[in-house]
Amino acid sequence: MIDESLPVQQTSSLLRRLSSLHSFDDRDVAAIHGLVERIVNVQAYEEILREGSTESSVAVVLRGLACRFKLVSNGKRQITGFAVAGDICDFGFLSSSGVTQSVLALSPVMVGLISVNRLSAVAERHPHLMVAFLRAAAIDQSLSNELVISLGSRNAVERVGHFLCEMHYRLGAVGLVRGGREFDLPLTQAEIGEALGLSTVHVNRTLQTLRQQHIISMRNGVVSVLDVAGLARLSGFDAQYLSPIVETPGFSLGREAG
Amino acid sequence: MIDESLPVQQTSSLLRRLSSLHSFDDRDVAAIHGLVERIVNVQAYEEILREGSTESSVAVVLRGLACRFKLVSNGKRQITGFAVAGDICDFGFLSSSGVTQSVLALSPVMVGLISVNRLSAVAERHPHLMVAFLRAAAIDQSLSNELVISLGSRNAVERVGHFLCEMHYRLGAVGLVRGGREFDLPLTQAEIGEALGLSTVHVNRTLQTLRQQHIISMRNGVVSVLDVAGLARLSGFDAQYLSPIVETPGFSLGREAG
DNA sequence: CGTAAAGTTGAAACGCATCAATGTAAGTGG
DNA sequence: CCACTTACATTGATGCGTTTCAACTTTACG
Repeated sequence: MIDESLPVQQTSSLLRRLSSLHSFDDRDVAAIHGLVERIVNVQAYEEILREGSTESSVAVVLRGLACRFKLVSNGKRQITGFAVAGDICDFGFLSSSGVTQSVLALSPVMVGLISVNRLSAVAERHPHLMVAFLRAAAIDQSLSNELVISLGSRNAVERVGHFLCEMHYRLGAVGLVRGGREFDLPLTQAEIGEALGLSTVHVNRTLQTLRQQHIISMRNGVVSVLDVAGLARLSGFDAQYLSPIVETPGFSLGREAG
Repeated sequence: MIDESLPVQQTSSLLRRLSSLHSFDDRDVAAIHGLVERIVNVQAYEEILREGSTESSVAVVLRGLACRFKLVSNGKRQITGFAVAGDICDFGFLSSSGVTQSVLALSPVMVGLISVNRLSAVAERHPHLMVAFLRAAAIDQSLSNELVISLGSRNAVERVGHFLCEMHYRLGAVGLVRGGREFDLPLTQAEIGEALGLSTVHVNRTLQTLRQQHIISMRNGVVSVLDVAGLARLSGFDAQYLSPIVETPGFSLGREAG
């Protein structure tokens, strides 16, 4: 890792993401701008967090793509999730437990570091922010569940299609989709396979199928979804799990509710 | 659902579970005892929570076995996790979002209901309790991740073996394993298949394999793990993801840290 | 240009799904 | 108490989706 100068306005993706989870007043927004204390630029294939480490900072992806993974005893590596701009790498800090998975940069990644102490202090004075973080954690859980569904109940075409829909949606939420269809996805087919439980060869063939049907195009790490509705239909994608659901007469952590 | 008389000392599994996540003083314990306001007995195959509902109560399994699941567009049903005695059915309440999955009783289940308002009030005065709940949520996340790993990277024998190891461990943690090896698991082979992404027939053959090797026995919903170490080895089971890891200089939500 | 990394293709094998039948045990009603 | 029913477990045959292996092609890049 290479240390950088202090935060510029590079934390906008964090603000954008949190804003999609809760509405904030000006003081909240100011607090969010001050959250990131340090920015670190990580090269592709460098580790951002290592399993078991007891970090005292929360890592946020500000730019680039990262993944969580775990090495399995049979020698394979399973990718359990991705973090795009605006995403927290690991929510372990919420329960003051250590990091349970390693996080790897898949492209050059700009990481924002927030000290845990600082964050708890700020969250104390800004309950809205706390709610937004908890919602982000809840969505993280939903992402895992949806991956379980893919791996357990969907075939290769559905898995790949669903994955692309999800990325399309998530990147769109932070303004990284051009013209409503095109976005960068710096992943090799092997890496897609490690996430979706498919061999590299089969990912390749599956992508070809989707291309032949003019549903997507994908070259050089650039995906273009030619038929958004078609892709969603064919993969059973329903974005609901990605957005905070209806407000409930809610649970509150400080002085007020969501 | 059939409403029951007020809580007896049937909430002990909840206390037992939370105690494994954080140490409590007497006042905390008293608070935990007063947490469950209502007990409801649910028959096997009745729904405990329905997807999309905006419950104002948190549901805890006090006795029996339940599962979370989602219906997939291709007609299948994917079980995404199980809740045993002491487990919270759904952590959606933490982010004041609705319930994102349905929860189904797989055996007669005694459900404890805690009103969300009550819980936030109690958590406010008992930060230890809050930490324990957040840790339970973190373990819930770990369970999902481990299921992703099973579905993505393990073959049938490993999946079933790993699943049995996990249940053995989780039930052991709340005192439901007899003689260190035997426990009730009121699941059909079809249901195991729905959780592990295998057909019923293949679950059957996989269990036979494990029986032939004298690693387990399983009849009438009673599992006996004859070779605990062997089962863990063969399935790559490592209990770490089930227990709160090292304390970190932690994140605090109220006045003090973990 | 030359080399390495990623993508593509074909052939063969395998794990697991599917279908369909049979077995077994535990109710249920006459 | 026995015939009937229902739910679940078991078994065999067959086929598909996916993996594996190995070669080959293309692209990126110094």
